[in-house]
Amino acid sequence: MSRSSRLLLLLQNLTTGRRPVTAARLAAELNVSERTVYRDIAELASLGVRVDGEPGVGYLLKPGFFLPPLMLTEDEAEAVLLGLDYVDQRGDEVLLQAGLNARAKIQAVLRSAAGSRASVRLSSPGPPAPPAFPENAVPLSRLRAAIRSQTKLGLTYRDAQGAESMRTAWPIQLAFLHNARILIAWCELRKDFRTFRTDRILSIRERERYPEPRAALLRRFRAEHGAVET
Amino acid sequence: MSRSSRLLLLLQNLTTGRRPVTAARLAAELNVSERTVYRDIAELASLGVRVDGEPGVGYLLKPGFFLPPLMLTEDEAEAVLLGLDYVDQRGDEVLLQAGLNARAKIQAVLRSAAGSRASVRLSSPGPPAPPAFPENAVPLSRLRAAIRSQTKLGLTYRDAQGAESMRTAWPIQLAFLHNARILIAWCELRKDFRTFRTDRILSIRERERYPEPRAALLRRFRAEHGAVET
DNA sequence: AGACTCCTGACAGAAACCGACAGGGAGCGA
DNA sequence: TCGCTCCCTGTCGGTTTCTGTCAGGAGTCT
Repeated sequence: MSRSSRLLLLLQNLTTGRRPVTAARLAAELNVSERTVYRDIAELASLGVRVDGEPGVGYLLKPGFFLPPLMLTEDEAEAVLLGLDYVDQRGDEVLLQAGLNARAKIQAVLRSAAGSRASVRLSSPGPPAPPAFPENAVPLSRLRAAIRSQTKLGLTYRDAQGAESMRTAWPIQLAFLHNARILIAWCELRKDFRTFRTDRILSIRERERYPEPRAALLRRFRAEHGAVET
Repeated sequence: MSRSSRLLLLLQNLTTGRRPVTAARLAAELNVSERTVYRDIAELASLGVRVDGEPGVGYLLKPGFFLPPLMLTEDEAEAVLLGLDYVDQRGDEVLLQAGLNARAKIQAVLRSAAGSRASVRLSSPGPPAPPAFPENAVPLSRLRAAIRSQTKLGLTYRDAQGAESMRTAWPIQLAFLHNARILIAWCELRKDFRTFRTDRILSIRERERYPEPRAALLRRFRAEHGAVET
């Protein structure tokens, strides 16, 4: 028996039972030594399976590896799929790919769910506005990483009048408009929120982590500026 | 990267697309030689995955799934939630409510998976374009019902020049643009597809069911008119 | 016919797998 | 406190598997 098939069996063994299973029992089940079971459990964990091992008890699977059935009504499914259509029109490569994968996963669970029959799409997003977005000098993935890690950015920007400027800003979110992508950030100089079209960002430099939690900054931004100006 | 994780990735790659994938493409994706992809495919097959490989075409997964889909990744969750944000901006009452419910269900699943650490949103849809959509004389729900039941509509329409007209049309889909809602339909008179702004539809009258399946009409529409004109 | 593509076999170095053995530590009941 | 059950980790060495490369064969599409 190949290792992968054993891992699969192991996963299924853990998935089926809701009672903890001991490594010894699994070892007997799979015809391998106990040591190997430990190694296999570690391998599963490295694959993203959240398996909880307690001394004196055994192994128990925590939810979070598989996508649970997700009972969506017809309208709800339509809303989700329509939303993903919009993302297809406006998202960058990362979001596009993620949207594709998410769509596949959600449609899979919808199909499996009893009662919700796959129906032909009722709504569509309409025509995509621009065929292509302006090039970014700085890839969005780098901005995304900075947002995720709450990293201050020293950024060089060319504004609508063509004037270049440098400043330090705390990036908090990316906005995907129909014709542009915009970085929302707290500007240290102005002590206020500013928005930057990503295609006008000439270069960035990652600095240290900013202290205020991003969630708090976002709340403040939304409270002060209801909307994002282009 | 361990073999098992590669097999998992491979499986997801196959699950995602409905178009055949070549071994060469998979090899590039997984950073592995083509030969290894063949071996891995064979391994998956031996595990029970029903994968169909056709010379000159590529690999395609046969319907019926092997494993339930995996939990949404961070990016995928972001894509879905961002999509629902767009729906919030453009959808009608029905879609809005459905979007709200869908969001709640999906976030419940995500919370159970992420184990407390719900990450702050990385992207936003930008500002909503118009504060309100023009009134519809005919409620969208009635149009939706007609689309669902494939019911021919006798509709009175006032075009952009203000001229009123009557015609029989087969409604197939609603498009939710940033500034308008549009009914896509097959026009019996013109024997072609036509689009109607819902706010210019003065009245409708439900008639009998139209024969051609809506899915087929939609395919034809998408093939002929790549996009929806306003 | 020619371009693609799936598929198989063989080889050899590299990598991993696996059982055996030895311990450590957490929790629980007596 | 002791004993027990289990999870967990480390090491060793023989064995197996894995993987890229090379060399073909055969089916499908344009």
